[in-house]
Amino acid sequence: MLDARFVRENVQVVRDALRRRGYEIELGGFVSLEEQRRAIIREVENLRNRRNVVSDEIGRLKKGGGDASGLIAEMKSVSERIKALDEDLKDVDARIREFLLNLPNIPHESVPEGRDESDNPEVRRWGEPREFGFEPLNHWDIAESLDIVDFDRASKIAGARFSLMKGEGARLERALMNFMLDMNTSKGYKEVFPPILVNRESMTATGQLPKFAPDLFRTADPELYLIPTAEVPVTNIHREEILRESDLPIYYTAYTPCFRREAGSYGKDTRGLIRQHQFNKVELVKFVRPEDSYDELEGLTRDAEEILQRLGLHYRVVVLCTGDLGFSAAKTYDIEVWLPGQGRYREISSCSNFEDYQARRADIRFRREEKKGTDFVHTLNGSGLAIGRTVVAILENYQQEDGSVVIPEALRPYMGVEVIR
RNA sequence: GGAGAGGUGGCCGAGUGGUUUAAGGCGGCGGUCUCGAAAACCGUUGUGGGGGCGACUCCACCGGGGGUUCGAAUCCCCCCCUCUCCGCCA
Repeated sequence: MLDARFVRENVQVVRDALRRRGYEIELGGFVSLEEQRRAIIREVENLRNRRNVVSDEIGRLKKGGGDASGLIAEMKSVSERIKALDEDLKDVDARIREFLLNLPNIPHESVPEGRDESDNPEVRRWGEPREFGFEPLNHWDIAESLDIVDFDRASKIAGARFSLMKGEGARLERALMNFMLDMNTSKGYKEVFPPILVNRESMTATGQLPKFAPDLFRTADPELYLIPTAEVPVTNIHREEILRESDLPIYYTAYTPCFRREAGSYGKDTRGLIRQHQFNKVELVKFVRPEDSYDELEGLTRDAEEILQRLGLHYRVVVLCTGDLGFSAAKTYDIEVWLPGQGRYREISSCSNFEDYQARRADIRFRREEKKGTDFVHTLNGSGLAIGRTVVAILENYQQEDGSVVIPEALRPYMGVEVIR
């Protein structure tokens, strides 16, 4: 969420910034709500001050045996007026908050201008696409012939966009989870295993609610939400906390299943493991000082890239343009792995700096050593990595002409086998 | 699911209708003393918001939300969370 005072005082700046992302937003109504809010506060606080002073007076009068009935009558009407103003204030506050919750973050100045995915500039690439002496297969053909993923039975059990991993497939999923967590913890990320059902407050804090409710799975009673990413519970670890400057930066890594409705993506990636309602992911989350957050974004992205490097998977890094940037993010790098079966790069990690946008919604602050008051932290997160898509990448990049799949060197201690055949 | 106990400032802990503008202690910070330190003593100590150029001033916050009252940390109602016991359960 953006700072109300900042928006009010920089209407032009905010409108232009949001236009760069493709949002046309009228801010006049907001500014007048803010004026209303302050007018109500001025009046109600004056009345409260009067009530405090007079109530004290009434107490003294009564103690001394005096007559306070006139003052009591006056205060009765003052209290009624306060009550009415409080109602108005609550209403105005709610409207202000709703407006702000639906405003996206402002892109960082280094984010390139663009309309959509096709305008995302490539920043760098690592490795080379492997040369095949045969026609490489799609991962779902590889997986089904090796009998390590069963899509038909998964759809019997749960429906479309679910998968049943079997044998070495299930083992591969588990091996990747452990490999990634071990790499991340060795770099100083603290491993956590959070709840995967969360409450509405947590979903609001990271920006999924209220705007993206249709993308989420929700339980009926009690009302809880299945997390679409570990970003949600892990960022909420420090919701409504004031951290010490010396605690920062804080790094977490978490493995969780993730759940997404994928509403509006009918017909996209209907085959295979790319787009599932349930998938596994290892996430990286950082809480940092504002002045460090862009260096920390570079570091976070490199940490995610290193996992692909250790797995020997060719990839490229793109920076999301203004039109493709996620709602809460100020800047995002996507890491796209090369998939020879599809002949294209696919997103396998998305690393973002949210600046203070989530911290303000979640009320995560820190106290500086040499300064009074508090500042909002900056939050960042990125996949390190999406496990299902890593399985896809390994199957497609390490396939052999005979249909077997070689296990990357770094993963063998976790897999126990060198080849799936 | 049932019964009970509890939730007060960074921490501990008093406070059951009006000098509590939340006692007292611990911790933190500053100072006095000291060669230096400890001890002792003195002072200070949160968050958010409104108004003012400013010294400053006002309002709110005792788990959350309602209510009673001129006035609520304190009384009433609902909810959340923690702990103990019982039941159930991986």
